Amino acid sequence: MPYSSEHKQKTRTNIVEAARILFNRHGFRDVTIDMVMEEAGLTRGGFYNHFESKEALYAEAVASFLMGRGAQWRAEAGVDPMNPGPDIARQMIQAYLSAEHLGDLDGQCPMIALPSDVARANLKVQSSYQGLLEAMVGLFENGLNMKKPKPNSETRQQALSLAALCVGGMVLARSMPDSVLAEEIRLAAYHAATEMAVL
Amino acid sequence: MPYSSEHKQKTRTNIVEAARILFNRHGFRDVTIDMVMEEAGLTRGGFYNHFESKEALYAEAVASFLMGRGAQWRAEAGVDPMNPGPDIARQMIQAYLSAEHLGDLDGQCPMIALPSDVARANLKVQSSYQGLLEAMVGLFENGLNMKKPKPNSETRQQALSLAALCVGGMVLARSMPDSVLAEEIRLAAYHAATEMAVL
DNA sequence: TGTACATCAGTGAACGCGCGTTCACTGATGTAC
DNA sequence: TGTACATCAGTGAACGCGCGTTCACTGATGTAC
Repeated sequence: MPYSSEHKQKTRTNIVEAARILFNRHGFRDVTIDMVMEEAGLTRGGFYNHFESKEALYAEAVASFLMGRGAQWRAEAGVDPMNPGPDIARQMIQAYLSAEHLGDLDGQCPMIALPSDVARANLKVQSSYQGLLEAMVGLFENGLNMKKPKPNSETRQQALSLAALCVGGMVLARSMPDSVLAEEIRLAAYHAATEMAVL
Repeated sequence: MPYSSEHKQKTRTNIVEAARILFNRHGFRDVTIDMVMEEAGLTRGGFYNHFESKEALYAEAVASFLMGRGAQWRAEAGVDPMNPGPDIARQMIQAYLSAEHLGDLDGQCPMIALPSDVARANLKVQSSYQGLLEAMVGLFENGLNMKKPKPNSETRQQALSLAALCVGGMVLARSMPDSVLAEEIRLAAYHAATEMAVL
């Protein structure tokens, strides 16, 4: 077997990473396979050695966020069970609703970048997307419970609402042409979420 | 001038209405001008008698929501200054986060259907979209202030957070393949928003 | 150690289709006489 | 009142381009001897 055994795997990862960034920035339909392959330093034709279709790549790109920045966030938030920080939920909110995240078109969470795209995509894509939300909600549940134990159903409802508030605030801010209004939305959501997290 | 003077205007309105429904359901890129014109009972070629481009139509379709169901909601919510209902904000939340609205792919609010499309569209489209948010936030501000007067800045922040929560809850629910989870999100957002509106 | 070979990741031309947009034409309807 | 005319909303064929996907080929690299 020519080419070292990790070679193909590594190329594949490069393609997914390039795709994640491009999809985040431009959405599914406006990203071409040419663009992805060029960004990955390859040419068009090789694509189908790695993926069955453009939509299959899309699903992987969405899911890959959990491995990249998502993992970084989980680490920073101290989700490591050996070292549970006292303020996980609050830190998560702070990172998610930060000005930096709002401005990061490449690295942003796909839940912000792609919601309406995903709502119309196939099941595989939607499942990847659901995985992102479940990770976020799970993290909130952990954090909230650690801080102030409550009945599970109450914690869960609170976590789901927090997720809606975080994602909604960022989605709206992202779509406003008036950047002052965008910032106002972000800050309002940030304060409301912080308050919600201490209840 | 042949054709009665309202004739062209009426046709134009038909096209916008057909477009609003189709864009809501399928997004910008997946709707073709053929689809829109056929839905409006016309043929392809006439389109450019009415609109400069597909994107121009998109902007109008987004804005048209305010005239249609949006106006209906404002009316139902008693925004009429002659007859301000006591529970405007709560009624708005109830309608927006209802199971009915979640299931209404044609008639839903474009803020739910199109956020990531709009974030990448041209300025005209984004301005239409911003108009929707401003209408919603204004309605919340009115309602909250009527119920319990507060410093303006506080009311506004609360209204913006409510909008983020309503839109975020619906956007997330819409993208989940697991309908049980979707319903859980919608209900959590609904309860959180209702609580937030009485604070 | 060196050489022939086999494999398969990657290349780039080509295919086929769809869609936004243009354009010459049609025909319904209001107006002038 | 009726007829010829002018206007312009609507038609449908055609253009040009882009993109997802396919395919025959290339050439880098690991293996067998």
